Amino acid sequence: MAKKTEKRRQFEDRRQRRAEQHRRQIVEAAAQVFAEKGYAGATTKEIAEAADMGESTLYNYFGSKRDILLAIAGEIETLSETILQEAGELKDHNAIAQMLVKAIDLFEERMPFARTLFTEAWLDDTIFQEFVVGRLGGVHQQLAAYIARQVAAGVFRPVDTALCAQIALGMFGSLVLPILRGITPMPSPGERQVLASAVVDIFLDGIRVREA
Amino acid sequence: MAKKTEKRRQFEDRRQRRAEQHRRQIVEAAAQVFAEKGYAGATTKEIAEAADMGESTLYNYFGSKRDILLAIAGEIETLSETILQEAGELKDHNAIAQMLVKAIDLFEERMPFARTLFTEAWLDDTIFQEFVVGRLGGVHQQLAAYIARQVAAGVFRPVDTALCAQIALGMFGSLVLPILRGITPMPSPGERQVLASAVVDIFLDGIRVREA
Amino acid sequence: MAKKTEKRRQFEDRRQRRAEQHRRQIVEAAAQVFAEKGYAGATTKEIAEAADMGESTLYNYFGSKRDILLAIAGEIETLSETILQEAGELKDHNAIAQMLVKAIDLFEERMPFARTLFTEAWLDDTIFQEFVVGRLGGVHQQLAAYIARQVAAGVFRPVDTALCAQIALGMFGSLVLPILRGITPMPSPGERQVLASAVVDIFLDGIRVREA
Amino acid sequence: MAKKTEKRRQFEDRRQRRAEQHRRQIVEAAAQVFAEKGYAGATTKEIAEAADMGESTLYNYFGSKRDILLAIAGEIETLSETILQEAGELKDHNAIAQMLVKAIDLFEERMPFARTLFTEAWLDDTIFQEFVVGRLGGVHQQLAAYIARQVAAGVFRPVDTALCAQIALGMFGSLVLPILRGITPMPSPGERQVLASAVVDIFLDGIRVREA
DNA sequence: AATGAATGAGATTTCATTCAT
DNA sequence: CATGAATGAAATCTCATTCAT
Repeated sequence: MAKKTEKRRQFEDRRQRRAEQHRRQIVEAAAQVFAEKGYAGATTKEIAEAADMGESTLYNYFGSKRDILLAIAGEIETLSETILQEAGELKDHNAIAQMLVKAIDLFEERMPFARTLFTEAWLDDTIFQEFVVGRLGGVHQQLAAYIARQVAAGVFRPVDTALCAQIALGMFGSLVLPILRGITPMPSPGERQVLASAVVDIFLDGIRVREA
Repeated sequence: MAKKTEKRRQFEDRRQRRAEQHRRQIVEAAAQVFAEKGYAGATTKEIAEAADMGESTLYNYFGSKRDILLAIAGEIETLSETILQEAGELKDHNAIAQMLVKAIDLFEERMPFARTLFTEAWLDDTIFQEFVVGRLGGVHQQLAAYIARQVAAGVFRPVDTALCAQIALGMFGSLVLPILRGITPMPSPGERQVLASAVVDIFLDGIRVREA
Repeated sequence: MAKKTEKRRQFEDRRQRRAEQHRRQIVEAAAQVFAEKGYAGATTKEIAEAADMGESTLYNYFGSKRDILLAIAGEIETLSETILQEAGELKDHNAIAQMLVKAIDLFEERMPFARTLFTEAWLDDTIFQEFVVGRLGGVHQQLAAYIARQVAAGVFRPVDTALCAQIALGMFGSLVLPILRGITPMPSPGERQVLASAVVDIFLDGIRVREA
Repeated sequence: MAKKTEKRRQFEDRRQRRAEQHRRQIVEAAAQVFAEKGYAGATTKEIAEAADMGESTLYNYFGSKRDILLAIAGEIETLSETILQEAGELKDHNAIAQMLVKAIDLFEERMPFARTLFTEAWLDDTIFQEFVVGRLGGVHQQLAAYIARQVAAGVFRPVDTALCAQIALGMFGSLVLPILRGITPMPSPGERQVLASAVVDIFLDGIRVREA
């Protein structure tokens, strides 16, 4: 009897693992398709084909096409949380640049997810509120707080910290968006260093020559 | 006989004016709808309703839904061209800030067009190539050229001019995108000055306190 | 100009008549199909075929399959209202029988509607409440009131008037339902007289021989 | 060896009992669900849930959804047969009323079965022929025969016996259908007596006051 | 025997586009 | 030129049934 139970448990485990794997397969495939055509422009047929399963099988794992989108949106959590954790101290130029590089890495790693999210957050208020404001908002706040601390410490000039954080995000966006959109080819690790460095450089010291 | 021709010409003129007016009505309405729901998510019915005409009437002016989108995309010409013309000399901080303010004004003025374009260029390669690369690319080049000149003149530090122009666009984007998306309420003229000034300030001198 | 307006009006009139005609065509066809297969068992494809039009055309006239069912249900109004109007005085045996005959006629005339309604009211609470209780309930009340008056007048024995009306409806049902279901072939006018007479006879005097 | 066979037989017995029990569970659950939503409107999923087993398990006991319906239909046998057996002599008013009460009891007991059958027989010809005509037809015939005997005995007036039996069934229906449909709450045993009595009363003596 | 998962067939509904007036 | 109506094609989703374990 114990043996039987044992077998049964193994069996159920395997089944569950396979189910989980299929879920991932769907989410991954959908992210790919949504990234290319957008949510409204993508069809469940395409998603099913990309996930290599029957169209109706999707509905064993998700209640609707929209639920798949939301599952994708959920994955962004990892992204922003990881960035925030990495953000640790940010003591000097170099530390900040390293964080940027890691952020770029993360975006690359979850590229179709990120691309889908950016597209749909642009149109869909639920996604925008729940995921972009909720997640990216955290990054913005942390950034603003960091700037405020530096201002207090006399390291940064007195500035509108929120606006400044916003601008910093825009600078980061100027690096990442062309990659997401596929304009710029994926930069090599070395190139990422250069990109990040340049951004930090301008952010900290500006482009103008200092007058002596 | 001449009289008749004259009448005919007047008649045709009026007709043509009316036709042109209807085209605008459609494009304007479609921009509005596309901005809200995206191209794929919008229906011709909605466009027709927004343009206050029958659905099938659209097809007297445009061959397909997509043609309407392309017509919208065409309007971006005005935008980028106007910006480029405004861009004149850009001698000092203030001149640059003025240009930014004007650019924000332009975006506001053509808001639904700009929002639609940003959304669809993100997905649609034709639009991206033809309109964004074609038009916005001009701005980027002009910007890079300007930076290069300033570097040559010893005003700006020696930098990767293309990357620097890209970053500058990102900074501008950080101002404009939240407005387009409707996150930030439309800033008043005074606020635009402040925003533009802050961006130029950071771009030129950075955020860091200069050590004496 | 007046002429033009005139023409236009004729045109619109014709159009509207055709639209109304198509609506009827759909409702009629749907009643037929629903009567045969029931609402859930019928498909919009079948309805469209029976109405001799494209499946999607249905949706120019009704928002959903269910809306068609409700439109059918709405038609029952005529039925019950007409019966109530006919019900006038009901002085004697003969008058009552005449009313029954007319009711049978009405059911025959709107056969698929009635059949559909009976089927769906049996399952669907909305239809049951709104149409059967609402309409047929009126008939029941009127009947009960009539019986009460006759009891007061000493013509009928003292009975539970509501129950009695219910039983009377059941007796009528025993005539009509087999016809609706298609068990009994449609009775000829002469047969209807006989049927109605028999029912009234039993209702008034019972089946038992009167003991002198 | 004999022992082994013995054990085996016990084992198989138990198995068979369990199987039979599962069959009942399914039929019972399906009757419940069909009664509420109708055959076409019910899903195998709902049936399985109501029967507290996996959807696919149903197919170990029945070849198809329709087979379950037919099994339900088969149960009506019991119903009509029991009624016929009860019907015995029917000597007087009271005996007839007692039979009606028992019939109501039976319908109540097998309510979901009866409700399902009435609904589907209305649409499905197989069920109608095989079960309603076959079973209920027997009741009708027996009833007609009884009436014929009473007419011959001079107890009942000379009437169309078939039509009279049909009307009698309609009267019974007027009691039972509202209960099946859930309009009237289930009547208490005492109320059933009253209902049955009233029906028999009208059937035998009519509603009209006898003129002396 | 029991069941979670897979799926083909098909249902309802939507929508861009065409047609007839 | 304007438009109500018609519709083919396709999209999302459902469901009875089969399969693999």
